[in-house]
Amino acid sequence: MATIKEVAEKAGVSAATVSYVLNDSRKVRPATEQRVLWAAKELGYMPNMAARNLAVGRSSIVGMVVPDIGNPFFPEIMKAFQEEANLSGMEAIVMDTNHDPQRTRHVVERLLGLQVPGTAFLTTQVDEPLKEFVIKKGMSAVYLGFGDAGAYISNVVIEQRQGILEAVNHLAQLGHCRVGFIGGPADGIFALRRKAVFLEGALANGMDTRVVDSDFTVQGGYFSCSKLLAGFDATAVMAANDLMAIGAMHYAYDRQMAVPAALSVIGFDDITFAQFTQPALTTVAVPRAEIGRVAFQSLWSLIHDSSRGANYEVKTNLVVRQTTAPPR
Amino acid sequence: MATIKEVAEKAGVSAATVSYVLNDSRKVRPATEQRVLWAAKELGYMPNMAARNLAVGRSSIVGMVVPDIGNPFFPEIMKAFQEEANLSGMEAIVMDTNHDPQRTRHVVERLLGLQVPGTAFLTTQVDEPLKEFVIKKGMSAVYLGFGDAGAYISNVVIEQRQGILEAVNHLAQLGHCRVGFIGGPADGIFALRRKAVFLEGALANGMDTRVVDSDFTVQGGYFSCSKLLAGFDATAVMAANDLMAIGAMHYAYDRQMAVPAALSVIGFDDITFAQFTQPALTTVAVPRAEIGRVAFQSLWSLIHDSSRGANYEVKTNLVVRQTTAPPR
DNA sequence: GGTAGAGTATAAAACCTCTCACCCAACGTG
DNA sequence: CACGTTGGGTGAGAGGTTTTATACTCTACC
Repeated sequence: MATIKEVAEKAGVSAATVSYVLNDSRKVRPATEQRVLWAAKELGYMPNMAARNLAVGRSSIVGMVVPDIGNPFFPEIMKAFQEEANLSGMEAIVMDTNHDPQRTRHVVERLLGLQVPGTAFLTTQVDEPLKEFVIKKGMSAVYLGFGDAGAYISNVVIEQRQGILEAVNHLAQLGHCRVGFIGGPADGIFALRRKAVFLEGALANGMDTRVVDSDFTVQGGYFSCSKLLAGFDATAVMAANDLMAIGAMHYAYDRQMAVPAALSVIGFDDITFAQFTQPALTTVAVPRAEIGRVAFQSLWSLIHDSSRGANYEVKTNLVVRQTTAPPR
Repeated sequence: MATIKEVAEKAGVSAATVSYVLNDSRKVRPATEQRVLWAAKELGYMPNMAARNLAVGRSSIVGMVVPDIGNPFFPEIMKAFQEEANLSGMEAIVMDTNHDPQRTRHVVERLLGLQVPGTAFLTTQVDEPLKEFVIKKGMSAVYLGFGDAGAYISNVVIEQRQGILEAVNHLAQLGHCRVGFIGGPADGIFALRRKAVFLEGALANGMDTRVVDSDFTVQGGYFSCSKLLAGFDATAVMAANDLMAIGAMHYAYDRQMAVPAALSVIGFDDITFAQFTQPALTTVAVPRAEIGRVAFQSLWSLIHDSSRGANYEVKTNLVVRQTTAPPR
């Protein structure tokens, strides 16, 4: 592999000059610049990132930590995040914690070893001590959640309210009065919020409700739906994520309850697959690509522009497909 | 961040010694070792990867390039690959080419800049010149495909034959005589192979067949299924991947053809979602986690053990769920 | 008692890039 | 004409780790 020195030699200049033109971190005479560029191309020169990172004291890689790569919620976020990073000349490395707080800590340490200047945490598995640790080590961070932006910390918060209220109102307009809700884990801050907003909306519409907490999986949705419907004659069910909504649809299918004729179903997230269920799932869309972009941009600005973090908000909205209809 | 020198000082030894104990690359007296370990822990020392990489001339990151992170085929592979890499003290960085050969080249160059010692190519977008380039730059590679293992090149090949033949025979046993096949893009080597094997199996079973090439998407499967069924009274359809099979199911649904009663459907890949369609999709499973593991291991052995590559084979098999039944 | 050799530890070079401090030439101004 | 300034370029140190060659300290044996 060609080094900067070889390029310098070929162009008849010093290594410093080559560095300056390649990063255009200083003015150089156009003629010189051309020679350098030519030499670099000729040699197929690629900067050695390890050396560069060592010199500048930080990596050009930013981190992203997710609880489970396999969860359909993340791919789009990852993709957008990466693209955005690449646009800024950086790389993104994503790490999977497997929902394990232990591994989360471990992952942070590895990221630190990599000298990443910042990372996006798309998991709620980050406890206070870990957050402390992160800031102490000088790593910028953006969290997916609500709250406390600060020095070297930003948040991208999902405004769930709007979408959920739209969903509830949609159900109300269709004429539903008894509607069930399948929530997420009782210790999940997102899940709790969704449930609360749902309840609020249902109350405002004078609906009769029943809630069952579950675990964000398809199987969980299935069983929770069965629990929900036992002795409660709901005409519609909303789930705190699409996976559980799909589970609910399965249950309805197995019980010969036509969706949406006998039971309306609404999900949350609008994962790619939501449009491919039969019938296609009505759900609250969260703008995942936007989350990815915003996450990177806020990270970037934390790293380069200002250490002062901010809260960024992304909106949700209902997308009506085919799993909702008036009750019989 | 603590450096190796600080650790050395605290432990009352030289930096070299610290390096030796941390990598146990040489014997040191147990007492010394203890002191070093203690000092390292005390200081929360993390090796600076940039410096290490610079010193050893290669990164501890391996690359993985995929055509589209969003494609449900990849997550499990990525996950297994990462886990395996972590087990060996390495990191994995995955890059998305967006199905663009241009970007594929670009991505390789970035990987080269990162000094990665090897990368796994899970895309068919790698043309000969690019392969040449990769080996010329001294980067080990493992490809997903069939063929030419060599110096610094391994392959993990998916033995598709078995699974597809099982699928066709399954259909034959159920009594199907007219079966359609929705293929992948006509220029895809995998797709071609799948089609060929299908045809071979169908012939062996004396089936009447009809084939339509498509594009591996749900929409493509939908339209191809409509084309397929126009004037050809198939009782079963096999698709070259699950996404298209799902598209076919949608078409059947829209046409009021019950699956599997009026039309049996078989997919290929066994993506996670295959078990969540209604009814659950019968499909040929390809062991994706195993692919990820094998890909990393072969890469590792290319990097550390021997430059001689090899071909690794993973098996496929039919998993029968609910979309197949005897024809009316 | 002297020396070979094993067992440990160290100093310093090397890896490649960035960037600060410095230098030189040419130009404009008083 | 002398001086200050600007534009354009260079030399060398710094960054943290690995690793080679070297040095030191015992022990054991002749």
